[in-house]
Amino acid sequence: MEKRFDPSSYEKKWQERWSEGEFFMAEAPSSKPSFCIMIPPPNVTGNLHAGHALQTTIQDLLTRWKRMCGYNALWLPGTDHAGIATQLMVERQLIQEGTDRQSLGRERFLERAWEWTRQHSGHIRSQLDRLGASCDWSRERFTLDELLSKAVRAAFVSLYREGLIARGEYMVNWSPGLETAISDLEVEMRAVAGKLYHIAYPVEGSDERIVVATTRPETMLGDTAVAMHPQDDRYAHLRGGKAILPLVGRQLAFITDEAVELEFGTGLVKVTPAHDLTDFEMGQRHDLESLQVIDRKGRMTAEAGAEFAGLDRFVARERVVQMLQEQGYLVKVEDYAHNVGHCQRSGVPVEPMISTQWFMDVEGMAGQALEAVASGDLRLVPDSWNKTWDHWLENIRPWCISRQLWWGHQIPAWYTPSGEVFVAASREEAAELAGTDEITQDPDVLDTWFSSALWPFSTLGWPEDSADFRTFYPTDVLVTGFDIIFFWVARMVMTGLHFTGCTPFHAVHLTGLIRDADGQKMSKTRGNTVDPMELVEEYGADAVRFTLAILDSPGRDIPLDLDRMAGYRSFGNKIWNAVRFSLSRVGRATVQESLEVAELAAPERWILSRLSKTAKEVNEKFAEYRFDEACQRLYHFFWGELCDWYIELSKPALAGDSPRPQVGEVLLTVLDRSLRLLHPVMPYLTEELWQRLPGREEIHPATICLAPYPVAEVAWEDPATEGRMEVFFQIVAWARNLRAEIGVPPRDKATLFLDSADAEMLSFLGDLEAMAIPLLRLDELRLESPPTDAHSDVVAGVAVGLVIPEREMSAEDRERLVGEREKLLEQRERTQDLLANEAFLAKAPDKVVEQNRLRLEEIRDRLERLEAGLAGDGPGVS
RNA sequence: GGGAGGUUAGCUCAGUGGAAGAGCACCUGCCUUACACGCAGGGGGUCGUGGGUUCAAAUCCCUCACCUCCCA
Repeated sequence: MEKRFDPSSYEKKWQERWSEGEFFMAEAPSSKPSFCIMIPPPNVTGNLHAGHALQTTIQDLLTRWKRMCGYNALWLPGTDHAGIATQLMVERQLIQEGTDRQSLGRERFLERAWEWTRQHSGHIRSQLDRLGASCDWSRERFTLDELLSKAVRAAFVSLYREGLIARGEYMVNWSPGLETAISDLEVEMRAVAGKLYHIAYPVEGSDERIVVATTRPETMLGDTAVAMHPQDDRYAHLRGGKAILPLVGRQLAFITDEAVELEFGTGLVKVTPAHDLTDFEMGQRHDLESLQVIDRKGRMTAEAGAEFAGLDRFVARERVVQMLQEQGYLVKVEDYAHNVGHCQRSGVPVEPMISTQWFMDVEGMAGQALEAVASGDLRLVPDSWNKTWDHWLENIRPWCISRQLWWGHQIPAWYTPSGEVFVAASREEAAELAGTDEITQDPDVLDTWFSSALWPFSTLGWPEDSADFRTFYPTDVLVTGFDIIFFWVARMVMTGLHFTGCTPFHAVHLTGLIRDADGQKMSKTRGNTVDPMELVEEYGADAVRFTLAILDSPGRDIPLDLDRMAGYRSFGNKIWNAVRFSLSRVGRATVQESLEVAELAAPERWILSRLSKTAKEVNEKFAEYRFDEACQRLYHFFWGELCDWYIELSKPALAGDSPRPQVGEVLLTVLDRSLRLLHPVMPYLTEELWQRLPGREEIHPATICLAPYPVAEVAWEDPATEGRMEVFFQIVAWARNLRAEIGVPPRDKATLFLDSADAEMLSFLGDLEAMAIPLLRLDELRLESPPTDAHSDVVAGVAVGLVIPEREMSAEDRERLVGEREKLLEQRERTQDLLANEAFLAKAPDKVVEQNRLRLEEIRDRLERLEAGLAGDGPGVS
């Protein structure tokens, strides 16, 4: 076996073999229970980032675990067409070529977009493959596939016919950057250091001037009223009168409306129904005229007046302010920090605008989604998200689902020349409904998230009653970042409940955000992003996966620490060498399916007992989505118990110095199960090493991917042996510590004395003689009371003594012992006080009282030895 | 303004009522033929502040401070 541990020497090999085989293909139908995860589809033309690597790791871990547990496991991969993102990329390409989408035309633009998509479509797969993702690629899906498009049309038509989707003229969030409407979720509030302009409006037929305050003076050009709160007595005299709009001269009625805040500015506000949501609603209540003064590109319209028409809205603002100033209407300007909605994608301030769009009424579905979490049908992990979930769904508003884009699912609505609308799954059907062939399809496309919302079932063939749908739906768990809990998760739950009558998954594991080592958010602008493929290159996929999994503690962001990743690569090296060593020493031994523990010596019984408990715990932790704790346990078991203790203890037996029954068999069997336990997290390394274990082909499938996942072996659990071995380990630690503290050169041999009133314990320790001697570099082990010239102490009830020839107690030794005595005295006092406390004796559980009694006893024993050592001339006590 | 989370060893984080843990970093000694991506040993924390409940609090309750994020 190669001495060098080098992940690159085997990771690609297994990646290729796995993809040749059909290990990851799920069956439908199947006699086995199903387990299904739908990948959150990455953007088809995108790149995997660190967050994807985390989610991929978790999803693959779960899928591999369940597959090994005997489930018909499906992890369905796929990509999203990502309407805006992809369209922007193609448009950028066109601009470089000196053209644009308008001059290309819709059809040719879409051809280009498909070409672009095809060019990139293999990229995501190759990255997932490299991470070891065990997806079923025979079921790969793309949101614009015909299969999914059919589902999108079916869902749209159904919702339309139920009256839950409708077209209407409302105020929407308009992105002048993208020139499309966007949903509330795509608006990002940003703190802006703006100004508050106080503007005087003359009152008609009076010398009085009222003052209104606004952060957006350019919208005054579209004002059609002035509003006050109905209980505001300050302006009662103005009711029924009119104000005159400066610069324009239009008459503005005074209206009263509850929406006006008494405390804001003077209490009088300008009303611009076409460019502010509150004003729009007031406009509807009071039947106000609505004047659109800003267009789709964010420029002033002709309605704004000849002086402003065509100006950018921010240029117009300066101009309006300047003119107000010149004409004496500007009362004052204050600095004003406020939040302004920005288009998440383009970064441009959103322009509230009245426009005709398709809206989906989600209130009823939101109620069902609320109920699903409240009743426990759907579990959010961690459940600290429940409140956020409730709050959002309780305040949900209609979802604007139409986008003025070309790349996406074109809305399945057709119009007759007279403007009548027919919604149908196909043009033919629409024509039939319309009774004419002269129909044109709505040019808009659906919000990308509309098709994503159907992902868990559209990918399985819904609305057809397919074998896949019957086998895998509802799916089991969704693994995704909390940042898309509303964009995606809530909407999948809503549509799932609506169309399929159940939540599309039973649990949602929400991962934290990957941050850099300093805890900073990763972003392209900061330049601190990490390319997971580079990490894989440097550390190996297994180390990347192990690091991400062990750092994934619930509800917390993950600072990606590369030192730590290097540490887990070392763990791979450790595993490699443990197997290499074992294979070179076990002779003809083979992996066993089961072992009869009664015939085994203590170290074998101990490691098998520990293995059983580890298997039990790892299964439990996986089931609880505590991947961090599961990995912690695996790491500690393999390194801290198997390597540090068991392999060391088995060396004398393997060398034939002190044979024990079935040492090789036990070692190989423990390795077999350990590798299987580790496989979901470290698939490559475990497969590579597992293949080399002699005898495993007799009892297992050809790949570790399909081998059974280890569970607890109750017959192997042996608490008594574990307890005694623990005493032995403590004694070894005591002796090692002593040797190191007093600086005994490693070559110097010593004699260990052990004595105990517990005869069984003593004989147990005596049986470990052959192991204690090399571990502690002893001349001999003697089961008798330590002589006076020994360094002695009491460890776990056993009197221990170490005699190191030709050494006298130095000043440092004495000093150390005095320090030790101080500590013991302090502890004795504390424990004595506690045991003298009647309330404690009365109320604390017996177990705790007993624990403290034993503690006190041991402290006294140790003090006694220590005092004796300090008093005598010998090496003393430690 | 509303909500969520955080504050534990130099760093990044586990730990939810009974004497403070991990990885990395650090110090000391070791190339003990599986592994220097290693072995052994060690130092290091009044568990943010103030109060309360309890025989017993990092852990439960309240106050305050600071940090992060989400929503309006």
